[in-house]
Amino acid sequence: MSVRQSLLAILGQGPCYGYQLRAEFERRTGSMWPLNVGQIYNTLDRLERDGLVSKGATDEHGHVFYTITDAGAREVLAWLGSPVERGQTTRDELAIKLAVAATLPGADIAAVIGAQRAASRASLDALTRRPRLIAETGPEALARAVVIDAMIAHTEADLRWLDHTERRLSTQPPQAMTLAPAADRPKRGRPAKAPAA
Amino acid sequence: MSVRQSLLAILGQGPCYGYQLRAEFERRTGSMWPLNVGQIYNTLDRLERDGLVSKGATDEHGHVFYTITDAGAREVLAWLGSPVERGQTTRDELAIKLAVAATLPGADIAAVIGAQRAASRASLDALTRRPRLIAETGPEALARAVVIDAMIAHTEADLRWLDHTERRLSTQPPQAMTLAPAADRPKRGRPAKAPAA
DNA sequence: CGACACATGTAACACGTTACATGATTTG
DNA sequence: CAAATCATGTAACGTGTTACATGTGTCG
Repeated sequence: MSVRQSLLAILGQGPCYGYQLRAEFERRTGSMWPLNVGQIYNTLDRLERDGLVSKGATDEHGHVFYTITDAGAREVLAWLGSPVERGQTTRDELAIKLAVAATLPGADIAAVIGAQRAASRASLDALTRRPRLIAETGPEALARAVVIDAMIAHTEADLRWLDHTERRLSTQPPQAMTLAPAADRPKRGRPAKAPAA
Repeated sequence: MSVRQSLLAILGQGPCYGYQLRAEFERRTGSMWPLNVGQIYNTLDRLERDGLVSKGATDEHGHVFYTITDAGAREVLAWLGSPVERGQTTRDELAIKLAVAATLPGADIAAVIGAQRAASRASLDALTRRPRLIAETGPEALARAVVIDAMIAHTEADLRWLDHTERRLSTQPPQAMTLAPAADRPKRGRPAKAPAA
């Protein structure tokens, strides 16, 4: 939802046309995530469908301006006022992968962790090296710094978690899970309540 | 892609039917992310369409078993061998939100950060408190511990980043970005190259 | 019997992403 | 003129997610 909400928030500052929105989005996020232009028009259509923006008249230059509606402005306020929920809702791709891989008898968990660590370290290196190369000042540099900090923080978290998990898996037995035997699930209907121990 | 790949990897251990796959997935991920049953059949259809699994015969109990194909097994190996790429490709919802919010003149950035910090702290609390309450042993407990560790690590990373960003924003002026003035973009065609300084 | 869980499946939708078509305009 | 860029839009697809329909078998 971040693209959708971001575009809506930008429109909260005043009417914009498609190409302009892309430029504004990239400027404000430090140009770290390029945004395909097509997605802008796509998203604008959906925002209009939901009554959050309205398609305005065409400029003398042919620019099609969109304007935020009252409902849209309310939506922006709600977005800014409510936190991003992570964890319960959002699935962590890496955590799922490692958790599943750890249960596969055929898989070499150490190799998986090793490959991931190498990749994460490389990312971290690139992240910490890049910012100093370019002379940065001004508002766009600030946005980029904030975003890069987030990437660094999460990559470091990944690395720490990889180490921790590797230790944990070597301490506790890998306990490769096999498929539950067919004898345990022959029924189709309501299962028998487990007998008291 | 994590659900799709996980189901495929589980099928790599032997033929399974839909409901069983859900149980296996939840068992292996510590039951942290409930998986709607409908999505299983959905995903199985797509995997079959892509030639990674094949729909087998029906059981005596009416269970429809799916079997991984050679191409599917190769896919699993490729998945396990290649790292999860974060950063360049994946958009960070929270980072985008804060970066954009920081450029909105009307928004109270301190309030946004404050609300997020409170929510993240609450998540962290719930995460660190929960595991000790339940007596945990066995293979499923290990999976859950690994996943919870990942959540903790990322939540801590978020909190550190929030602090860091708050400091950075109070040091450097917020520099609220206004929309680029219309005078700067009247042309439709190829823009004039910026004159040398 | 009624409630509940097991089990399969369908249909729709959400957001994100990309490829493509089309045209205007300016630079070299 | 040709290439590049600005600009709008369409169409398709990907995964994930949910709601719903349908039926079976078991437990109380």
